[in-house]
Amino acid sequence: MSPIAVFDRPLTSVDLTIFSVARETLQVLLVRRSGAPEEPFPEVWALPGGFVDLRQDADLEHCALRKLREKTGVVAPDLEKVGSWGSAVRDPRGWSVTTVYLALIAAGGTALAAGGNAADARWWPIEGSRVRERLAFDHGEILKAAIARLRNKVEYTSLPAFLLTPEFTLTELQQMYEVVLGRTLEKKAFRTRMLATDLLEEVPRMKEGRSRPAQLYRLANRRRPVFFARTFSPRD
Amino acid sequence: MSPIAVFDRPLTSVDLTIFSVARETLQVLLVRRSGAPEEPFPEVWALPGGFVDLRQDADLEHCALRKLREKTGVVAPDLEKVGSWGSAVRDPRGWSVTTVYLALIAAGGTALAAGGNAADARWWPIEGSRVRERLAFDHGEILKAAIARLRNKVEYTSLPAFLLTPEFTLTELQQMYEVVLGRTLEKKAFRTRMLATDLLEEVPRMKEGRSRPAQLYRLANRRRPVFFARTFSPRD
DNA sequence: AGAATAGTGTCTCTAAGACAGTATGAT
DNA sequence: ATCATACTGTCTTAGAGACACTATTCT
Repeated sequence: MSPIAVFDRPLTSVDLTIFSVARETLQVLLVRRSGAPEEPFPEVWALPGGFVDLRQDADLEHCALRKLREKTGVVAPDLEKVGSWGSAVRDPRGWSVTTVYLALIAAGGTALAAGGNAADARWWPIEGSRVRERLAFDHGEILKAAIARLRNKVEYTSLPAFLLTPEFTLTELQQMYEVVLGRTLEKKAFRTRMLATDLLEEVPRMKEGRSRPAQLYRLANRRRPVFFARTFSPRD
Repeated sequence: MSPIAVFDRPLTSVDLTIFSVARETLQVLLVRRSGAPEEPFPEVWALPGGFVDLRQDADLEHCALRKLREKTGVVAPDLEKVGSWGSAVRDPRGWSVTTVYLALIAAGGTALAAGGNAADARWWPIEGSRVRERLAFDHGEILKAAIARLRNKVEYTSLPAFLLTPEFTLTELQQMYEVVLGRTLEKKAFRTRMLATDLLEEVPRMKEGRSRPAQLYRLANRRRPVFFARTFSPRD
Protein backbone atom coordinates (compact mmCIF):
# COMPACT_ATOMS: atom_id res chain seq x y z
CA MET A 1 0.00 0.00 0.00
CA SER A 2 1.37 3.40 -0.92
CA PRO A 3 1.72 6.22 1.60
CA ILE A 4 -1.52 8.03 2.30
CA ALA A 5 -1.70 11.43 0.67
CA VAL A 6 -3.30 14.17 2.70
CA PHE A 7 -5.90 14.72 0.02
CA ASP A 8 -7.13 11.21 0.74
CA ARG A 9 -8.29 12.32 4.14
CA PRO A 10 -11.89 13.30 4.73
CA LEU A 11 -12.90 16.20 6.91
CA THR A 12 -13.43 14.76 10.37
CA SER A 13 -15.79 16.11 12.95
CA VAL A 14 -17.69 15.20 16.08
CA ASP A 15 -21.34 16.03 16.69
CA LEU A 16 -23.36 15.79 19.87
CA THR A 17 -26.96 14.94 20.51
CA ILE A 18 -27.57 16.32 23.98
CA PHE A 19 -30.98 15.60 25.43
CA SER A 20 -32.79 16.94 28.43
CA VAL A 21 -36.35 17.11 29.62
CA ALA A 22 -38.15 20.39 30.29
CA ARG A 23 -41.83 21.16 30.53
CA GLU A 24 -42.62 17.47 30.18
CA THR A 25 -41.00 17.31 26.77
CA LEU A 26 -37.82 15.75 25.48
CA GLN A 27 -35.53 18.50 24.27
CA VAL A 28 -32.36 18.52 22.20
CA LEU A 29 -29.64 21.12 22.27
CA LEU A 30 -29.01 22.87 18.95
CA VAL A 31 -26.75 25.74 17.93
CA ARG A 32 -27.22 28.25 15.16
CA ARG A 33 -24.40 28.26 12.63
CA SER A 34 -22.41 31.38 11.81
CA GLY A 35 -23.92 33.77 9.33
CA ALA A 36 -20.71 34.16 7.35
CA PRO A 37 -21.66 33.49 3.71
CA GLU A 38 -18.56 31.40 2.98
CA GLU A 39 -19.69 28.86 5.57
CA PRO A 40 -22.16 26.17 4.56
CA PHE A 41 -25.67 26.47 5.97
CA PRO A 42 -25.27 30.01 7.36
CA GLU A 43 -27.57 30.74 10.29
CA VAL A 44 -29.13 27.30 10.07
CA TRP A 45 -29.64 25.31 13.27
CA ALA A 46 -27.41 22.28 13.74
CA LEU A 47 -26.19 19.79 16.28
CA PRO A 48 -23.33 21.18 18.38
CA GLY A 49 -19.98 19.84 17.28
CA GLY A 50 -17.03 20.67 15.13
CA PHE A 51 -13.84 19.49 13.59
CA VAL A 52 -11.40 17.38 15.50
CA ASP A 53 -8.36 19.37 16.60
CA LEU A 54 -5.43 17.03 16.12
CA ARG A 55 -3.23 19.03 18.45
CA GLN A 56 -5.75 19.46 21.22
CA ASP A 57 -7.77 16.25 21.24
CA ALA A 58 -6.25 12.97 22.36
CA ASP A 59 -9.18 10.97 21.01
CA LEU A 60 -12.70 11.32 19.69
CA GLU A 61 -14.35 11.13 23.09
CA HIS A 62 -12.12 13.88 24.47
CA CYS A 63 -13.03 15.95 21.45
CA ALA A 64 -16.73 15.37 22.13
CA LEU A 65 -16.36 16.26 25.80
CA ARG A 66 -14.51 19.43 24.87
CA LYS A 67 -17.22 20.50 22.43
CA LEU A 68 -19.85 19.75 25.03
CA ARG A 69 -18.04 21.82 27.64
CA GLU A 70 -17.58 24.72 25.21
CA LYS A 71 -21.23 24.76 24.24
CA THR A 72 -22.93 24.06 27.54
CA GLY A 73 -20.45 24.24 30.39
CA VAL A 74 -21.51 20.81 31.63
CA VAL A 75 -19.55 17.65 32.08
CA ALA A 76 -21.61 14.80 30.68
CA PRO A 77 -22.30 12.01 33.12
CA ASP A 78 -22.74 9.60 30.27
CA LEU A 79 -21.39 9.92 26.76
CA GLU A 80 -22.33 7.24 24.35
CA LYS A 81 -21.41 6.55 20.75
CA VAL A 82 -24.35 6.67 18.39
CA GLY A 83 -22.47 5.97 15.19
CA SER A 84 -20.71 7.70 12.37
CA TRP A 85 -21.89 9.18 9.17
CA GLY A 86 -19.52 9.67 6.27
CA SER A 87 -20.05 10.39 2.62
CA ALA A 88 -18.85 12.50 -0.27
CA VAL A 89 -21.88 14.74 -0.22
CA ARG A 90 -22.97 15.34 3.35
CA ASP A 91 -20.80 18.46 3.61
CA PRO A 92 -20.46 20.76 0.58
CA ARG A 93 -16.81 21.34 1.52
CA GLY A 94 -15.99 17.76 0.62
CA TRP A 95 -15.87 14.14 1.75
CA SER A 96 -16.53 14.19 5.48
CA VAL A 97 -17.03 11.86 8.38
CA THR A 98 -18.68 12.74 11.65
CA THR A 99 -18.80 10.67 14.79
CA VAL A 100 -21.90 11.25 16.86
CA TYR A 101 -22.24 11.02 20.63
CA LEU A 102 -25.30 11.08 22.83
CA ALA A 103 -25.55 12.60 26.28
CA LEU A 104 -28.35 13.11 28.75
CA ILE A 105 -28.15 15.99 31.18
CA ALA A 106 -30.27 16.94 34.14
CA ALA A 107 -33.24 19.17 33.55
CA GLY A 108 -33.25 22.87 34.31
CA GLY A 109 -29.94 23.50 35.95
CA THR A 110 -27.85 24.05 32.86
CA ALA A 111 -26.90 27.54 31.83
CA LEU A 112 -26.18 27.61 28.14
CA ALA A 113 -24.58 31.05 28.38
CA ALA A 114 -20.97 29.91 28.61
CA GLY A 115 -19.40 30.15 25.16
CA GLY A 116 -19.00 33.00 22.70
CA ASN A 117 -21.82 32.11 20.34
CA ALA A 118 -23.95 30.97 23.24
CA ALA A 119 -26.84 33.24 22.44
CA ASP A 120 -27.32 30.99 19.46
CA ALA A 121 -27.65 27.82 21.51
CA ARG A 122 -31.04 26.69 22.72
CA TRP A 123 -33.16 23.71 23.54
CA TRP A 124 -35.63 22.51 20.93
CA PRO A 125 -38.53 20.26 21.77
CA ILE A 126 -38.67 16.88 20.05
CA GLU A 127 -41.86 16.38 18.09
CA GLY A 128 -42.12 12.76 17.09
CA SER A 129 -38.65 11.96 15.84
CA ARG A 130 -37.49 15.41 14.87
CA VAL A 131 -37.56 19.08 15.70
CA ARG A 132 -39.74 21.53 13.88
CA GLU A 133 -36.74 23.31 12.35
CA ARG A 134 -34.93 22.00 9.30
CA LEU A 135 -31.34 21.24 10.31
CA ALA A 136 -28.01 21.76 8.57
CA PHE A 137 -26.16 18.95 6.77
CA ASP A 138 -27.66 15.53 7.48
CA HIS A 139 -28.28 16.44 11.10
CA GLY A 140 -32.00 15.76 10.78
CA GLU A 141 -31.28 12.16 9.89
CA ILE A 142 -28.63 11.89 12.60
CA LEU A 143 -31.01 13.28 15.19
CA LYS A 144 -33.63 10.77 14.14
CA ALA A 145 -31.15 7.93 14.64
CA ALA A 146 -30.09 9.30 18.02
CA ILE A 147 -33.69 9.53 19.21
CA ALA A 148 -34.33 5.98 18.06
CA ARG A 149 -31.23 4.81 19.91
CA LEU A 150 -32.24 6.71 23.03
CA ARG A 151 -35.79 5.34 23.04
CA ASN A 152 -34.60 1.83 22.39
CA LYS A 153 -32.01 1.96 25.13
CA VAL A 154 -34.39 3.42 27.65
CA GLU A 155 -36.50 0.27 27.30
CA TYR A 156 -33.89 -1.75 29.10
CA THR A 157 -31.53 0.60 30.95
CA SER A 158 -31.57 3.15 33.71
CA LEU A 159 -30.47 5.92 31.37
CA PRO A 160 -33.27 8.36 32.26
CA ALA A 161 -31.87 8.63 35.77
CA PHE A 162 -29.24 10.91 34.26
CA LEU A 163 -32.00 13.34 33.37
CA LEU A 164 -32.61 13.99 37.06
CA THR A 165 -30.96 15.86 39.85
CA PRO A 166 -28.98 13.71 42.29
CA GLU A 167 -31.97 12.99 44.52
CA PHE A 168 -35.36 12.15 43.14
CA THR A 169 -38.55 10.26 43.83
CA LEU A 170 -39.73 7.17 41.99
CA THR A 171 -42.58 9.18 40.51
CA GLU A 172 -40.12 11.69 39.07
CA LEU A 173 -38.03 8.89 37.62
CA GLN A 174 -41.10 7.33 36.07
CA GLN A 175 -42.01 10.67 34.50
CA MET A 176 -38.58 10.83 32.84
CA TYR A 177 -39.12 7.39 31.33
CA GLU A 178 -42.55 8.37 30.13
CA VAL A 179 -41.37 11.56 28.50
CA VAL A 180 -38.54 9.86 26.66
CA LEU A 181 -40.60 6.89 25.56
CA GLY A 182 -43.63 8.97 24.71
CA ARG A 183 -46.02 6.64 26.51
CA THR A 184 -47.25 6.01 30.01
CA LEU A 185 -45.97 3.20 32.17
CA GLU A 186 -47.82 1.23 34.79
CA LYS A 187 -46.89 2.47 38.26
CA LYS A 188 -46.68 -0.78 40.18
CA ALA A 189 -44.68 -2.62 37.55
CA PHE A 190 -42.33 0.32 37.22
CA ARG A 191 -41.63 0.55 40.93
CA THR A 192 -41.20 -3.18 41.34
CA ARG A 193 -38.75 -3.24 38.50
CA MET A 194 -36.70 -0.31 39.68
CA LEU A 195 -36.47 -1.58 43.23
CA ALA A 196 -35.63 -5.11 42.10
CA THR A 197 -32.23 -3.89 40.89
CA ASP A 198 -29.47 -2.39 42.98
CA LEU A 199 -29.82 0.76 40.92
CA LEU A 200 -31.28 2.96 43.63
CA GLU A 201 -30.41 3.80 47.20
CA GLU A 202 -32.87 5.31 49.61
CA VAL A 203 -31.69 8.56 51.12
CA PRO A 204 -32.99 9.24 54.63
CA ARG A 205 -35.14 12.14 53.51
CA MET A 206 -38.53 12.71 52.01
CA LYS A 207 -39.65 15.09 49.32
CA GLU A 208 -42.35 17.30 50.82
CA GLY A 209 -45.11 18.55 48.60
CA ARG A 210 -48.76 19.40 48.53
CA SER A 211 -49.66 15.92 49.70
CA ARG A 212 -48.08 12.79 51.11
CA PRO A 213 -44.27 13.08 51.16
CA ALA A 214 -42.32 10.80 48.84
CA GLN A 215 -39.23 8.77 49.53
CA LEU A 216 -36.10 10.20 47.93
CA TYR A 217 -33.59 7.99 46.16
CA ARG A 218 -30.24 8.42 44.54
CA LEU A 219 -28.28 6.30 42.11
CA ALA A 220 -26.26 3.64 43.87
CA ASN A 221 -23.60 3.88 41.17
CA ARG A 222 -23.44 7.15 39.31
CA ARG A 223 -21.13 5.92 36.58
CA ARG A 224 -22.92 3.71 34.09
CA PRO A 225 -26.54 2.82 33.45
CA VAL A 226 -27.95 -0.45 34.74
CA PHE A 227 -29.22 -3.03 32.26
CA PHE A 228 -32.49 -4.75 33.05
CA ALA A 229 -33.19 -8.38 32.39
CA ARG A 230 -34.47 -9.18 28.97
CA THR A 231 -35.58 -12.10 26.88
CA PHE A 232 -33.31 -15.11 26.64
CA SER A 233 -31.99 -14.07 30.03
CA PRO A 234 -29.18 -16.32 31.22
CA ARG A 235 -29.94 -18.84 33.92
CA ASP A 236 -28.35 -18.17 37.26
CA MET B 1 -14.32 29.42 11.73
CA SER B 2 -11.22 29.34 9.55
CA PRO B 3 -10.87 27.04 6.56
CA ILE B 4 -9.79 23.51 7.46
CA ALA B 5 -6.21 22.77 6.60
CA VAL B 6 -5.47 19.35 5.22
CA PHE B 7 -3.10 18.63 8.07
CA ASP B 8 -6.09 18.90 10.39
CA ARG B 9 -7.53 15.77 8.88
CA PRO B 10 -7.02 12.39 10.51
CA LEU B 11 -6.34 9.25 8.54
CA THR B 12 -9.71 7.64 7.91
CA SER B 13 -10.34 3.98 7.48
CA VAL B 14 -13.03 1.33 7.66
CA ASP B 15 -12.60 -2.01 9.38
CA LEU B 16 -14.83 -5.06 9.26
CA THR B 17 -15.66 -7.68 11.82
CA ILE B 18 -16.98 -10.55 9.76
CA PHE B 19 -18.28 -13.51 11.71
CA SER B 20 -19.24 -16.98 10.69
CA VAL B 21 -19.70 -20.30 12.43
CA ALA B 22 -17.67 -23.37 11.55
CA ARG B 23 -17.02 -26.52 13.50
CA GLU B 24 -19.42 -25.35 16.21
CA THR B 25 -17.32 -22.30 16.92
CA LEU B 26 -17.79 -18.62 16.24
CA GLN B 27 -15.10 -17.47 13.83
CA VAL B 28 -13.88 -14.07 12.75
CA LEU B 29 -12.19 -13.24 9.47
CA LEU B 30 -8.68 -11.78 9.81
CA VAL B 31 -6.04 -10.82 7.28
CA ARG B 32 -2.28 -10.77 7.68
CA ARG B 33 -0.72 -7.39 7.05
CA SER B 34 1.97 -6.83 4.47
CA GLY B 35 5.50 -7.66 5.49
CA ALA B 36 6.93 -4.44 4.10
CA PRO B 37 8.98 -2.92 6.94
CA GLU B 38 7.77 0.63 6.32
CA GLU B 39 4.22 -0.49 7.14
CA PRO B 40 3.10 -0.59 10.76
CA PHE B 41 2.58 -4.03 12.28
CA PRO B 42 4.19 -6.00 9.40
CA GLU B 43 2.89 -9.54 9.09
CA VAL B 44 0.60 -9.09 12.07
CA TRP B 45 -3.00 -10.29 11.84
CA ALA B 46 -5.66 -7.61 11.69
CA LEU B 47 -9.29 -6.97 10.89
CA PRO B 48 -9.87 -6.58 7.16
CA GLY B 49 -10.30 -2.97 6.17
CA GLY B 50 -8.42 -0.03 4.80
CA PHE B 51 -8.41 3.62 4.04
CA VAL B 52 -11.39 5.31 2.52
CA ASP B 53 -10.87 6.09 -1.15
CA LEU B 54 -12.42 9.49 -1.66
CA ARG B 55 -12.67 9.01 -5.42
CA GLN B 56 -14.09 5.51 -5.32
CA ASP B 57 -16.33 5.41 -2.27
CA ALA B 58 -19.58 7.34 -2.12
CA ASP B 59 -19.96 6.78 1.59
CA LEU B 60 -18.60 4.75 4.49
CA GLU B 61 -20.95 1.85 3.96
CA HIS B 62 -20.02 1.55 0.30
CA CYS B 63 -16.40 1.58 1.35
CA ALA B 64 -17.06 -1.23 3.83
CA LEU B 65 -18.95 -3.28 1.24
CA ARG B 66 -16.10 -2.80 -1.22
CA LYS B 67 -13.51 -3.98 1.30
CA LEU B 68 -15.68 -6.95 2.16
CA ARG B 69 -16.05 -7.89 -1.47
CA GLU B 70 -12.32 -7.52 -2.10
CA LYS B 71 -11.42 -9.73 0.85
CA THR B 72 -14.08 -12.40 0.67
CA GLY B 73 -16.03 -12.14 -2.53
CA VAL B 74 -19.31 -12.11 -0.63
CA VAL B 75 -22.05 -9.54 -0.51
CA ALA B 76 -23.04 -9.05 3.12
CA PRO B 77 -26.70 -9.67 3.82
CA ASP B 78 -26.48 -7.42 6.84
CA LEU B 79 -23.92 -4.73 7.54
CA GLU B 80 -24.18 -2.99 10.83
CA LYS B 81 -22.30 -0.11 12.39
CA VAL B 82 -20.42 -1.08 15.51
CA GLY B 83 -18.87 2.29 16.22
CA SER B 84 -15.79 4.33 15.56
CA TRP B 85 -12.46 4.51 17.22
CA GLY B 86 -10.27 7.58 16.82
CA SER B 87 -7.23 8.80 18.65
CA ALA B 88 -3.79 10.29 18.20
CA VAL B 89 -2.01 7.07 19.05
CA ARG B 90 -3.94 4.12 17.66
CA ASP B 91 -1.97 4.23 14.40
CA PRO B 92 1.74 5.09 14.49
CA ARG B 93 1.32 7.00 11.23
CA GLY B 94 -0.73 9.64 13.03
CA TRP B 95 -4.16 10.67 14.27
CA SER B 96 -6.61 8.22 12.80
CA VAL B 97 -10.27 7.32 12.89
CA THR B 98 -11.74 4.01 11.89
CA THR B 99 -15.39 3.15 11.46
CA VAL B 100 -16.17 -0.45 12.20
CA TYR B 101 -18.89 -2.59 10.65
CA LEU B 102 -20.15 -6.02 11.57
CA ALA B 103 -21.38 -8.68 9.19
CA LEU B 104 -22.53 -12.26 9.55
CA ILE B 105 -22.10 -14.63 6.65
CA ALA B 106 -23.29 -18.14 6.10
CA ALA B 107 -21.09 -20.98 7.22
CA GLY B 108 -18.89 -22.97 4.90
CA GLY B 109 -19.74 -21.70 1.48
CA THR B 110 -17.38 -18.76 1.32
CA ALA B 111 -14.18 -19.03 -0.65
CA LEU B 112 -11.65 -16.59 0.71
CA ALA B 113 -9.42 -17.02 -2.31
CA ALA B 114 -10.68 -14.01 -4.26
CA GLY B 115 -8.25 -11.13 -3.69
CA GLY B 116 -4.54 -10.81 -4.30
CA ASN B 117 -3.35 -11.25 -0.72
CA ALA B 118 -6.02 -13.87 -0.12
CA ALA B 119 -3.61 -16.53 1.07
CA ASP B 120 -3.21 -14.30 4.10
CA ALA B 121 -6.90 -14.25 4.95
CA ARG B 122 -8.35 -16.89 7.24
CA TRP B 123 -10.96 -17.59 9.85
CA TRP B 124 -9.90 -17.50 13.48
CA PRO B 125 -11.95 -19.11 16.22
CA ILE B 126 -13.21 -16.85 18.98
CA GLU B 127 -12.06 -17.94 22.41
CA GLY B 128 -14.01 -16.05 25.01
CA SER B 129 -13.95 -12.48 23.73
CA ARG B 130 -10.84 -12.61 21.60
CA VAL B 131 -8.72 -14.69 19.28
CA ARG B 132 -5.55 -16.38 20.38
CA GLU B 133 -3.40 -14.14 18.18
CA ARG B 134 -2.38 -10.64 19.20
CA LEU B 135 -3.85 -8.21 16.67
CA ALA B 136 -2.48 -5.08 15.01
CA PHE B 137 -3.43 -1.58 16.16
CA ASP B 138 -6.32 -1.57 18.65
CA HIS B 139 -8.07 -4.33 16.73
CA GLY B 140 -8.12 -6.58 19.78
CA GLU B 141 -10.20 -4.03 21.64
CA ILE B 142 -12.40 -3.41 18.61
CA LEU B 143 -13.00 -7.12 18.17
CA LYS B 144 -13.96 -7.40 21.82
CA ALA B 145 -16.52 -4.63 21.39
CA ALA B 146 -17.89 -6.22 18.22
CA ILE B 147 -18.31 -9.59 19.93
CA ALA B 148 -20.08 -7.92 22.83
CA ARG B 149 -22.38 -6.14 20.40
CA LEU B 150 -23.06 -9.33 18.51
CA ARG B 151 -23.84 -11.34 21.63
CA ASN B 152 -26.03 -8.63 23.02
CA LYS B 153 -27.96 -8.23 19.81
CA VAL B 154 -28.47 -11.94 19.38
CA GLU B 155 -30.37 -11.95 22.66
CA TYR B 156 -33.26 -10.13 21.05
CA THR B 157 -32.96 -10.41 17.27
CA SER B 158 -32.98 -13.00 14.53
CA LEU B 159 -29.43 -12.11 13.49
CA PRO B 160 -28.08 -15.69 13.65
CA ALA B 161 -30.37 -16.63 10.80
CA PHE B 162 -27.84 -14.90 8.56
CA LEU B 163 -25.29 -17.48 9.58
CA LEU B 164 -27.29 -20.15 7.79
CA THR B 165 -27.95 -21.22 4.27
CA PRO B 166 -31.32 -20.15 2.82
CA GLU B 167 -33.16 -23.21 4.12
CA PHE B 168 -32.57 -24.60 7.57
CA THR B 169 -34.23 -26.49 10.39
CA LEU B 170 -35.14 -25.06 13.76
CA THR B 171 -32.48 -27.20 15.38
CA GLU B 172 -29.84 -25.73 13.10
CA LEU B 173 -31.03 -22.24 13.89
CA GLN B 174 -30.90 -22.98 17.59
CA GLN B 175 -27.34 -24.24 17.23
CA MET B 176 -26.33 -20.93 15.65
CA TYR B 177 -27.77 -19.06 18.62
CA GLU B 178 -26.01 -21.35 21.04
CA VAL B 179 -22.65 -20.99 19.36
CA VAL B 180 -22.82 -17.22 19.28
CA LEU B 181 -24.10 -16.87 22.82
CA GLY B 182 -21.80 -19.52 24.18
CA ARG B 183 -24.55 -21.23 26.14
CA THR B 184 -27.32 -23.72 25.55
CA LEU B 185 -30.92 -22.71 25.10
CA GLU B 186 -34.02 -24.62 26.08
CA LYS B 187 -35.52 -26.29 23.03
CA LYS B 188 -39.22 -25.79 23.64
CA ALA B 189 -38.90 -22.15 24.61
CA PHE B 190 -36.69 -21.50 21.61
CA ARG B 191 -39.10 -23.06 19.14
CA THR B 192 -42.14 -21.39 20.63
CA ARG B 193 -40.42 -18.06 20.44
CA MET B 194 -39.23 -18.42 16.87
CA LEU B 195 -42.58 -19.59 15.60
CA ALA B 196 -44.45 -16.87 17.49
CA THR B 197 -42.96 -14.26 15.13
CA ASP B 198 -43.47 -13.98 11.41
CA LEU B 199 -39.74 -14.48 11.00
CA LEU B 200 -39.90 -17.93 9.46
CA GLU B 201 -41.80 -19.56 6.62
CA GLU B 202 -42.17 -23.28 6.27
CA VAL B 203 -40.92 -24.62 2.98
CA PRO B 204 -42.74 -27.73 1.72
CA ARG B 205 -39.72 -29.94 2.20
CA MET B 206 -38.04 -31.85 4.96
CA LYS B 207 -34.40 -32.27 5.77
CA GLU B 208 -33.63 -35.98 5.68
CA GLY B 209 -31.01 -37.35 8.00
CA ARG B 210 -30.09 -40.32 10.09
CA SER B 211 -33.40 -40.13 11.93
CA ARG B 212 -36.73 -38.38 11.82
CA PRO B 213 -36.80 -35.73 9.05
CA ALA B 214 -37.00 -32.13 10.15
CA GLN B 215 -39.17 -29.36 8.78
CA LEU B 216 -37.23 -26.86 6.70
CA TYR B 217 -37.81 -23.13 7.06
CA ARG B 218 -36.61 -20.00 5.39
CA LEU B 219 -36.63 -16.36 6.39
CA ALA B 220 -39.90 -14.69 5.56
CA ASN B 221 -38.09 -11.41 4.98
CA ARG B 222 -34.45 -11.72 4.06
CA ARG B 223 -33.63 -8.06 4.53
CA ARG B 224 -33.40 -7.10 8.16
CA PRO B 225 -33.36 -9.03 11.43
CA VAL B 226 -36.53 -9.34 13.47
CA PHE B 227 -36.63 -7.86 16.96
CA PHE B 228 -38.21 -9.91 19.71
CA ALA B 229 -40.33 -8.51 22.48
CA ARG B 230 -38.45 -7.32 25.49
CA THR B 231 -39.03 -5.74 28.84
CA PHE B 232 -41.21 -2.68 28.98
CA SER B 233 -42.79 -3.93 25.80
CA PRO B 234 -45.41 -1.56 24.42
CA ARG B 235 -49.02 -2.51 24.83
CA ASP B 236 -50.87 -3.44 21.71
C1' DA C 1 -63.72 16.08 55.73
C1' DG C 2 -61.80 16.25 51.17
C1' DA C 3 -58.09 16.73 47.79
C1' DA C 4 -53.86 15.13 46.21
C1' DT C 5 -50.30 12.25 45.68
C1' DA C 6 -47.45 8.07 47.54
C1' DG C 7 -47.35 3.56 47.82
C1' DT C 8 -49.38 -1.58 48.14
C1' DG C 9 -52.28 -6.05 47.38
C1' DT C 10 -53.57 -9.07 44.36
C1' DC C 11 -55.42 -11.11 40.19
C1' DT C 12 -54.52 -12.27 35.42
C1' DC C 13 -51.72 -13.22 31.58
C1' DT C 14 -47.69 -14.27 28.94
C1' DA C 15 -43.56 -16.39 28.03
C1' DA C 16 -39.46 -18.73 29.69
C1' DG C 17 -37.40 -22.87 31.99
C1' DA C 18 -37.54 -27.66 32.98
C1' DC C 19 -38.20 -31.97 31.53
C1' DA C 20 -40.70 -35.99 30.38
C1' DG C 21 -43.21 -37.83 26.85
C1' DT C 22 -44.48 -38.96 21.92
C1' DA C 23 -43.42 -39.20 16.65
C1' DT C 24 -41.00 -40.72 12.71
C1' DG C 25 -37.35 -41.79 10.19
C1' DA C 26 -32.81 -45.12 9.46
C1' DT C 27 -30.49 -49.43 10.56
C1' DA D 1 -36.59 -53.62 17.96
C1' DT D 2 -33.40 -50.02 18.76
C1' DC D 3 -31.30 -45.73 18.03
C1' DA D 4 -31.36 -41.02 16.92
C1' DT D 5 -33.35 -36.96 16.37
C1' DA D 6 -37.77 -34.07 15.78
C1' DC D 7 -41.34 -32.29 18.03
C1' DT D 8 -45.05 -31.64 21.85
C1' DG D 9 -47.52 -31.49 26.57
C1' DT D 10 -47.62 -29.55 30.64
C1' DC D 11 -46.14 -27.87 35.13
C1' DT D 12 -43.71 -24.17 37.43
C1' DT D 13 -42.04 -19.61 37.89
C1' DA D 14 -41.07 -14.63 37.11
C1' DG D 15 -42.52 -10.52 35.90
C1' DA D 16 -45.65 -7.22 33.39
C1' DG D 17 -50.27 -5.11 33.19
C1' DA D 18 -54.47 -3.78 35.33
C1' DC D 19 -56.59 -1.66 38.80
C1' DA D 20 -58.56 -1.13 43.19
C1' DC D 21 -57.17 -0.32 47.59
C1' DT D 22 -54.70 1.91 51.65
C1' DA D 23 -51.47 5.68 53.61
C1' DT D 24 -50.02 10.28 54.69
C1' DT D 25 -49.71 14.79 54.09
C1' DC D 26 -52.06 19.46 53.03
C1' DT D 27 -55.97 22.80 53.13
